[in-house]
Amino acid sequence: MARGFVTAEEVAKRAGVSRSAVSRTFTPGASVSQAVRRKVLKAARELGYRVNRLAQGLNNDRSNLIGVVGANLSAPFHAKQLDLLSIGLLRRGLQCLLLNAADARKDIAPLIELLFEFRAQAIIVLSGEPPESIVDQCIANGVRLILINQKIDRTDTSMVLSDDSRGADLAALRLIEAGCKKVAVISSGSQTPAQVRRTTAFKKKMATAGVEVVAWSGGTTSYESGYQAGCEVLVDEAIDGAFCVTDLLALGFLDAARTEMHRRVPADLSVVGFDDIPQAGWKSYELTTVAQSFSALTEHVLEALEADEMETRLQVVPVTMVERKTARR
Amino acid sequence: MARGFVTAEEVAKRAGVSRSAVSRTFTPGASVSQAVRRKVLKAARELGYRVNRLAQGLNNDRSNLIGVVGANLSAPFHAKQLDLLSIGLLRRGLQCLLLNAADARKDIAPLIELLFEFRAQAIIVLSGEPPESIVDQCIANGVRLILINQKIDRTDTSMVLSDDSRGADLAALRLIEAGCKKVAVISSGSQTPAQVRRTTAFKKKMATAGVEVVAWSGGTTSYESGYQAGCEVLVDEAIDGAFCVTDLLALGFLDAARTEMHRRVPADLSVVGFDDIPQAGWKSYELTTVAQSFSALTEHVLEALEADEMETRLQVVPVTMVERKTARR
DNA sequence: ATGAAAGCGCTAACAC
DNA sequence: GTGTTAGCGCTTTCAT
Repeated sequence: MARGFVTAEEVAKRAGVSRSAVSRTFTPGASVSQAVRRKVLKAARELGYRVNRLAQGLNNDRSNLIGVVGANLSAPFHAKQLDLLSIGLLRRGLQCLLLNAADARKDIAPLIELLFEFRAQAIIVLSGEPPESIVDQCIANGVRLILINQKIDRTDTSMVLSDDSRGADLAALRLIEAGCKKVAVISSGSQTPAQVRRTTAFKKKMATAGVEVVAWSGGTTSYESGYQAGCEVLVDEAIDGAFCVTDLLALGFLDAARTEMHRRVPADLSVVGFDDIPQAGWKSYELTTVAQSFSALTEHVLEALEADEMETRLQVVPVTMVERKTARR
Repeated sequence: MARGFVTAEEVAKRAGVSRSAVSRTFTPGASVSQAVRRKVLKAARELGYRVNRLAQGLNNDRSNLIGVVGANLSAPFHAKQLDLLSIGLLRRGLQCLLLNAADARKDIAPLIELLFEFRAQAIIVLSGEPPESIVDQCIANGVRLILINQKIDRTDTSMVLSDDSRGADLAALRLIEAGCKKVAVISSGSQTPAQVRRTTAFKKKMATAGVEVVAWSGGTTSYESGYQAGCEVLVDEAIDGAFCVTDLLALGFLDAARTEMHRRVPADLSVVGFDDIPQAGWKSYELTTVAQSFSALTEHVLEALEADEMETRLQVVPVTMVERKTARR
């Protein structure tokens, strides 16, 4: 639909110079005289000329496009991540080609292949696990692959992830400190690698501490699932603590605990979450939670993007406990 | 960075056919014999060939790229909108080039110009108001411009927006029905057109009903601003109703009302919001609010995208009142 | 149905 | 410093 766009040739004609003079004028480190440059700029302005980046990318082999694939983009965690990421990319002069998978489990591979067709220079995966074959194709084609909060067993792709097991340990410690005797771990039915890591680390820590833990898992990673978890898990009156592997789950769980299951938090029940999404700080919740550093995560992703060596990069970002009001002191 | 990508020429060589045969094989309605097609497909598979859409777009003048510019993408409303939109685009075979403005007020024009350089076929503006000159350039270049919840006085661009004034009327009516005598309208300091429309329509309706209204406005469109509004506005004990022009504001306002200003909702105070973001339905809030139909909004945007005539399109999407528990019955 | 050739808008290597 | 020329990977007449 470029119909209507002015070409460099037209500008050249109008300015009375050659096609290349125009090109040079718009190429940062080129040699053009002030006189020519001025003429070109004038003509370009009058005609409303814009460099065609697609054509530009065609011969210097750099599309400037960074593919971002994700799913469930309206979930606070992903939304926040995408927000930061897209700003960061833009700031570095990179464009973000966003592909939103309706279903993270299955739709991710075709999306990455689509990104190949657009010659994305790198691909950032926000959620979903790319199959081996796709990873192979990435390295074969020289496309950098960066996985967020996803760990796969390869030395040829970048991964940046929060320290899930450390976070789970912190959560466990905190619940122990709150004096809990029987706790629940709540995760969603989607069982993403990150959730699995958190769950198992938590169980392990609790086991060594001799605290009984019951695991619940089901539904999607949503407020609703958390709510449902609360309703089901808390019929057991003995439960006095819960670790929800995601804040969204925690918020739903909290609401179920308070409104449906009549627990006082943190008097009867201590709850800790994971992520520290904006809503966790809202007055109605004030959730004690393990914070992922969105900005650090983003920073490392951008770094991995720019690193010139496609070296092995497994960046583990530290997490911190943010103390609010849902765990007993 | 296409370094490593296989070209059609290599496939042709391997398949023992001409370059054009390869092209035809990958062009939907072209005439190739089954024999050739098979050979090409085989060679392509073995080599890992992918059509280069950038080059493809170069000569048939269609990039397949749809520019999406927005800001504040982690806000629930925008996140939801973007989520739906990106899925819809993908489903229609269009790619989404996302540009996130750090500041909606000022950064939007350069982003649109950048989109020109990528030869975006259309540009969807999620937030922020594009200056006249930019709009002119869009039409000059044959780039369709679609504004969401933004109304500008032009006949050559598509706009799809929720029926803000009708929504404000509904809110007013509801507050009157709740028996409010003195109400507040809360908006953010950013004063987006949508917020202004809602505020003025609300005031007008209340005026004709003879209900006193005090307006508060400040900060960004956020939970925090809503909270602050609550703290400041509710020192006036006479206020027994509030219309927050955005759910995010409403949620903050509610929390301030309940925790800080000791109001019972809806007994002492009725609150109604606007948008119906997911959090409005959470148990801790159960906000009575005017719902925008995200899906209808998205649907119309996609339609506007595909309409072959770049006719005037001002699509006003109906809103509905969703009754929950923050307005007195 | 198929190959040769021209061209999409641009950049870069090469002369001058 | 500047114009000429040759591509970048693809599609599309135009012959055959």
